[in-house]
Amino acid sequence: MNAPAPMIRLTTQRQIILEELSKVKTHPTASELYDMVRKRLPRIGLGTVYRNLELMADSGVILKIEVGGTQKRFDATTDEHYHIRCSVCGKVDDIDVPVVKELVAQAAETTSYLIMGHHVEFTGICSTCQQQQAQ
Amino acid sequence: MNAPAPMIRLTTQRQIILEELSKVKTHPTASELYDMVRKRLPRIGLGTVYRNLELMADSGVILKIEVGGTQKRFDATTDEHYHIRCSVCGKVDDIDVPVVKELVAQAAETTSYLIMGHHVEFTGICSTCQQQQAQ
DNA sequence: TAGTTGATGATAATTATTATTTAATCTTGA
DNA sequence: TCAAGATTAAATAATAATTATCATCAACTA
Repeated sequence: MNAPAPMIRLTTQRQIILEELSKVKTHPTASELYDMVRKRLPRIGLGTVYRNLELMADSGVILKIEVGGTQKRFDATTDEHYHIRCSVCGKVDDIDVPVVKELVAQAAETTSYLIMGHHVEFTGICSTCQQQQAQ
Repeated sequence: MNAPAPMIRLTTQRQIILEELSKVKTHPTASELYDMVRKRLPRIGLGTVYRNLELMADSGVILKIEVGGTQKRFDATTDEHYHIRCSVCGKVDDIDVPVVKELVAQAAETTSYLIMGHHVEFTGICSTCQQQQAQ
């Protein structure tokens, strides 16, 4: 007797949420994603977006990135990489800086925490906001 | 004619908020700090704590650390250093890992953002939570 | 000392998220 | 195919964290 596999159904809503998230290189918040998905599924509820993002993050299909700013953001790419956040508009992008694996080892030496991982977040001003400030 | 210096008054509330924040090595949230400050100033308002933390962070007296987790946290130490957050209880501590200055240079090469800084956040389980889980 | 400005405390409003409820949809076995 | 049961969705309510508003009070200035 196997534990009754909880078996997650691939519903239209889930499929489209995942598709829309995979489309973009930035990392939308739940409500940004809600706006994107609504263009294809106008009757979807915001709760559905939240619930399914949370579900997919728990099962490892997507990444929940809790970086600076007040809102959680989501990422369809799950390999380890770093992010940069615009301090003006709050947008979050991937940044192509090699992951520094040694950091975790270094940290382990100086702390009583059991280390699970690390994340680097750069802050800066994106090109759009730079142009707007230059005016 | 100098621009009229906005002159920030050092009120009792501000003084005590800063004192309490400086006392601890962890990085309290606004409402944790509110509880601490209330022991000395029982009639202080939560809004005052929020307002002044924000003010002091803007003027560089303290550091606002917006890392993972839902709440903002504050730090009386403003020199550059990294943090570790317990994924069980949410507590945030300093961690004594040397700052990797090269990261900013590396990032600058691969992005169109104007880079302002970076921050490393480790996640792990603090010793208290480790013991509780072991039971 | 009167008037102006800035700060506080109380409270209301907002924002982001999570939980609950009800209804719809899918799955499976008779 | 149909009914029973499970899963999901949408709508809505509830909660948590933060920010805004505002009447009042205190501090500084002319």
